[in-house]
Amino acid sequence: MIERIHLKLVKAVQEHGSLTAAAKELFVTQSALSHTVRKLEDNLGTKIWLREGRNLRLTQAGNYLINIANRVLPLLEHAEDKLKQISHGERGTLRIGMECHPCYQWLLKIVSPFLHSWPDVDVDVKQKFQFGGVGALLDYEIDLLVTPDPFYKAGLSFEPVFDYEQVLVLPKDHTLAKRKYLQAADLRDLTLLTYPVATDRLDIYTQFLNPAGVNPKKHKTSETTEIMLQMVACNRGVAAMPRWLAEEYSQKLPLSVLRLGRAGIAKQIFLGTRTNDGEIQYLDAFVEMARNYKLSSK
Amino acid sequence: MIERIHLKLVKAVQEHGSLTAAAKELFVTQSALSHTVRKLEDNLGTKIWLREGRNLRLTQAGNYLINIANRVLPLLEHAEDKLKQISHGERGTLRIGMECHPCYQWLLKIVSPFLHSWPDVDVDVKQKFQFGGVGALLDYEIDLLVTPDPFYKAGLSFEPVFDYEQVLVLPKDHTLAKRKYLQAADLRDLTLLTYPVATDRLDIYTQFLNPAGVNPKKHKTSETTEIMLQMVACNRGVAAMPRWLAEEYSQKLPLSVLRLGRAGIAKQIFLGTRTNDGEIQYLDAFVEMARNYKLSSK
DNA sequence: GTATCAATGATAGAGCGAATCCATCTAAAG
DNA sequence: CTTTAGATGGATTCGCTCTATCATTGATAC
Repeated sequence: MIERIHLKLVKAVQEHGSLTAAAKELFVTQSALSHTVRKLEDNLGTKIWLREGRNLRLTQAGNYLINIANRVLPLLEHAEDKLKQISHGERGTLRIGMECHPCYQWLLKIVSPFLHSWPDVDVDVKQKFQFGGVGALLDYEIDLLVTPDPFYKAGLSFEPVFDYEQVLVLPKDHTLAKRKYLQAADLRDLTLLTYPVATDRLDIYTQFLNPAGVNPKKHKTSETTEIMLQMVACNRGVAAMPRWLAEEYSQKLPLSVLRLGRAGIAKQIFLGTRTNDGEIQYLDAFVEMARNYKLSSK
Repeated sequence: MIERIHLKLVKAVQEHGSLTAAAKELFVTQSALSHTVRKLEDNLGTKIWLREGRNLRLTQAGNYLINIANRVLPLLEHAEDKLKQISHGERGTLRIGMECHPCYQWLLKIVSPFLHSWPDVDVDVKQKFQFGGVGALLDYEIDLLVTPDPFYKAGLSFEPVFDYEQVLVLPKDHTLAKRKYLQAADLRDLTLLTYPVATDRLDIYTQFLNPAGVNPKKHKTSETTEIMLQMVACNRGVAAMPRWLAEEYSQKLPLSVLRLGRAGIAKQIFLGTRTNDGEIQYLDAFVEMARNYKLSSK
């Protein structure tokens, strides 16, 4: 009943003093406004203006309408601005899913410059998914998946953005620390520290221990890399993680880093997106920044 | 661009889950909504929903629209409610102008029950007018004028609502207090206390002193009745006011009340309104209540 | 005063465009 | 295979806006 045009009309008359002037402002004829006013007044059952000669004087109802106009119109105009930004991919929330515990450190290095380049885009990071990272991506819970395990599927695209080697971290003075590389059997007498995820998602099991049919003496878990490595430094066990991460910490803690197997375990981080999100500029930009970071860090 | 119907549409789809259900809610066909959605999405340049089979999933833009809808729609609906009340004369602000200082006491006795009967009507009392009370009425500064001096003019109507006698108040033990009535000459040796208005608007001058060519010994003013009568009680002067008001105070203060002249000064309070405000129910109601109060107090 | 002119709002009628409807199609889910 | 939901095309109708004109008012000059 009260439409946007009515609010604009009331406001324009208020600002320009007459129907005729308001008509010019709104790019219609005075006649159109006159008709519109009459219809609105009929609908509301009350005059909006008192006609006094060539003057219009606001009634109480008119005054009330002005108030509404001043509250509603800016809201709508602002909304249109924002929606335009969203449509141009300049604004929104980039929801990132993480399926790779240690990648968090790496992610932070991309997120921070990204937030600077895209001040109108928020970043949200999620780590728990009921139906896995790919499910979350397909269900639009997230817009970007950071994972070491690409799962090619129609509608999704994965791109490797970071190569790294999965290594074992042990205390600096450990007897094994002088070796060139480790063999699976070496872990038989060690306590293994990992992030708290199923063993079939831990590369050290799937690519190293399981093939050799070896189990560590003990398996403990820790949520955080920091604590995990503190424990390693204190001789409470060994941990597997990306080399770049291990080497970062080994500057602060007494740690040694060893290759897993003669050839080492090569890994990649992939970024997964929905293919039909192609027009979201900030998403492309994020992937691009991740790609470039890989290059610059080599 | 974003119209009310769009907000209602988005909200209805949100609440009912599908375009078809929303169409039923909005009393249009599914086809109409489908067309509307397409046009809106084209205009905004962004999808509002992602079509997934027969499901609609809100996009970020859609989510934003829902927020806007939840803020704007209630505002508009509430506004329509209020405007309907205003159009029925059930809501508004009754702006009362006072041209008669002592009438304030009388007015309060009407206003208080009025506010109870009309909980959605506010009352505003003004006492200063650049172009007089009648001017304020004509200029829509006020809706009701309380005055002892009706000024009949096209577009205005005045109705007497209260008869009273203007009397003189003196200290209880004053030598003149035993008289039946006063003559103008009696005031020659007295200090006269009045409200701070021009003497040609004071009945004691226009109807009593001036005709006899008499002036009081001294003339002082006071804004408030209370203070004025305290001064009278303390022998600092005498004051003219309505008999009913004087008698109310003479129960608390040692005061005498005397007629002015043998016949006394008869006065009336009038309520002035604009004739074309006839359809404002609460205005009529107020005048009616004032009329009844006169009767009940006799 | 009064005659005239400019400016504003109201109104009638015509025309056109947009919103809606109906019918039908396509796709997905059970 | 049926049911259900959304998309689409074309016809129709409704209503908005326009043009043209009138009425009223306020200003100005005589």
